[in-house]
Order: sequence, then C-alpha cells, then structure tokens
Amino acid sequence: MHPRRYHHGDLRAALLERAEQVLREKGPAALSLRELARDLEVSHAAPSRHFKDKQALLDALALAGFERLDTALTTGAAPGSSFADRLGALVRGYVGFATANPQLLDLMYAVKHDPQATEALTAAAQRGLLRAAELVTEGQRTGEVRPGPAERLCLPALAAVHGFAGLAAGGLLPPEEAAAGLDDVVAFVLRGCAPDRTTGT
Amino acid sequence: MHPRRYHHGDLRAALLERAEQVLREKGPAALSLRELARDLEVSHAAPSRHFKDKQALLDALALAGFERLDTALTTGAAPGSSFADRLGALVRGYVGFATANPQLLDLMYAVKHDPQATEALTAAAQRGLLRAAELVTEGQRTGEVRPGPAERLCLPALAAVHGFAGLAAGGLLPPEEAAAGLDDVVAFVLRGCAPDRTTGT
DNA sequence: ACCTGAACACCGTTCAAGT
DNA sequence: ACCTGAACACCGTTCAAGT
Repeated sequence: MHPRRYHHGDLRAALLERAEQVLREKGPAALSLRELARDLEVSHAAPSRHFKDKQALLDALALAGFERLDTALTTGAAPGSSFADRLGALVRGYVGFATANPQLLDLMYAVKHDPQATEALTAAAQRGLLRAAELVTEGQRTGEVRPGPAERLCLPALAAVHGFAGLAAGGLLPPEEAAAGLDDVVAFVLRGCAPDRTTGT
Repeated sequence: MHPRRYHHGDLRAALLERAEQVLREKGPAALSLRELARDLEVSHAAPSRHFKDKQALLDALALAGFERLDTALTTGAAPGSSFADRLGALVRGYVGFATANPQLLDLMYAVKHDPQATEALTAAAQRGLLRAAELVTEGQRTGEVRPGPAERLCLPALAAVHGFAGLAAGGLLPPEEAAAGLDDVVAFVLRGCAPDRTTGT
C-alpha cells in the first residue's frame, strides 16, 4: 500500500525538508512532529532521535534558512560593479528570499524566549549585518559612501532592507507599492550612505 | 480555597489581559486557552463564548497591540517642533514599544496564513505607514523634506524604523549597538528625506 | 446570555524494549 | 545506532445540558 518505508535514509534531513514544506503551505501552527513522522512513515517517537524537542527542529530550520539567505545576499552582484549595483543586488536578494519564504523568515527572526541556547542562531542572524558592513566598507574605499564607522551606516541600511522585506513578506503592502517600493528603498539607502555634497568634488 | 470565582466580570477583557501576560513572560508556544481558563477560574469551554478559536484571540491581541503602537507613535512630539524632532519622537515611540513588547510585536506582524479574514489587522498595520506619510507630508510643506510623492519616502523610512525595531526587539543587536543605533537610524532617515543640496539655499 | 461537563481527536515527550 | 509501542499529561473544539 505504501510505496516504501523511509527509515533507512537520512531521517533528519527528510524531517527538515518536510517541515519546511508544511511551514510554507500551512503555517507554523500546523507543524506537528507526529504528523511529520506519519508523512515519513516512521514511528512518532523517531524524530526525537534527531531533534531533542520541537524547538530544536524549528531552530535547525531557522539556521538552514539563514544559510540560504546568506547565499542570496552574496550572489547577483557583478564583480567590479558600483556600490549602487551591489546594493541593488543585496536588496533584491533579501526581498526575493523574504517573499519566496515568508513563513521561514518569520521563524528565523522570531523572538527567542530562551535567551542563550540559541547563540548559533543569533550569530547567523548577524551575518546579514556583516554582509552590509562589507558592502559599506568597500563603498567607502571607492569614495561612493560617506566616511566614518561602518556600523553607523550598515545597521540603519540593513534595518531598512530587513524592514521592507518583512513588510512585503507579511503582505502588508499593496502589491503595486511592494514592487515600486524596492527601488525606493534602494534609492533611500543610497542617499543615506552618500557622502556629503558640501565636502565633495 | 480560591479567592473568588471570576465568571461575573468581563471575561473577554480578562482573557486578553492574561493572554498578553503569558505571551510576554513565556512566549507564544506557552499560550493555551485551557490554561487561561484555569487561571481565570472558569471552565475550559468558556473562552469559546468570546473567541471562536485560538486564532481569534491572537488576532484580538494583535489588534490591541496596533492600537497601542499607534498612540506610541503619535505622542511625544512637541506641537510646533521640527521634522527632525518629530521623526525622532516617532522612532523612539516605535522602538520603545518594540523593546517593551517584543513578543507582541512578533505576533502583530506574523505572516497570516489566512489571506483575508484579517483585513482589520492589515488595515491596522498600515496605519503606521499613514503616520509616516503624515510626517513626510508635513515636512514637505515646511521644506524640510524633499518634494515628490509621499509614499516614495514614507515607505522606505518606515521600513528602516520597523526593521531596526524588529532587530532590537529580537535581541539580535549587541546592547551598545542597539542604543547607539537609534540615533543612527534617525540620522540615516533624515538624510534619506533631505532635499537635494544642489537645488537648495 | 453565559457557562459547565463530558467527549473526541489530537498533541509533545518519555522510556522500556526490540533489532 | 536507530527505531517501535505504549503510556502520560496535555491540547483545541464541539455540544448537549444547565441556570
């Protein structure tokens, strides 16, 4: 009746894959360890061999999400391109990931009730800040970005991108505003990063 | 044994109040209708008279959160103050609310699986955008903000504030960065809104 | 109108036991 | 090492019945 039993392969990976699918299609409230086990034709206690509890599975899902987000942020920029082009690629990468994986993004940035225990997760979250800092530092080197401590710029810049992505993914923007908004955010961030005109030329 | 039975007062309001307390102290996963009923010394079926299901209670919680956020956004600005001062007040109001109610903020902006059914909620969410638009329009009137369609500016500006508040509330920023970041965000948004220097004076 | 009590189908987690 | 099966304490939701 069933095509095959599953318990030979990589159950951990299969659980994560199926969990992400359920998260995407039915939301986090519909995620149940027992249902995952049923889907994979495994006893309901089997998942506990790979994830000590439900939160551990959610954390693993979020961590995998951060890794995919990082690759989305670091691809798409031509090697020798301008700061504006690199920023545009980063914004498109972030927003593209967010709209393609809205529930996962929610999970990734969910407030942790447990303060520590998730340090790998907060470290992964801060990698986005690191990517923004790299971009800003490079732009400062070429003179396309105002001088000063990089954190003073990359934090507000990333906040704008992160905030826009969150609003767009949450469906809080009218569709046409969401589309046009992306370019507006890029332009806004460019102005925020631009050198002072008075000292220039 | 029990101090008193509860079933006389406003059970709906009592449920919301207790639910928010549990959300704040123990996170959303610990929120259970049955436990709320137990806390309020009421049968476990009583809440269904006031909220058709658990999601309805969460939605009501989120809606109340948006109302409190709106008052936080609209207070704190002196009547005749500058655009910079008004913007600073709005940012402090937003970030103050976010850090004081991190779990509630998460709930308010959680991705809705149900696409409609929550239109009151998305309308409430868009009121923040409306407040930003008012601020921008007023700034354009006084010449402190660059001209053009207000949405082109208020969406990126609010995205920056919203994104920063989310990062700060989620504990993803080192504490000293979170404190200094607020002023950086204000300065960044001011630059993004400022009129072009070339046409000025 | 508002609440109770029982019932149903479902959870997460644990643990002895199997292979 | 990895999984099963039973058990425990807990859910959300529904519904007849009470006042």
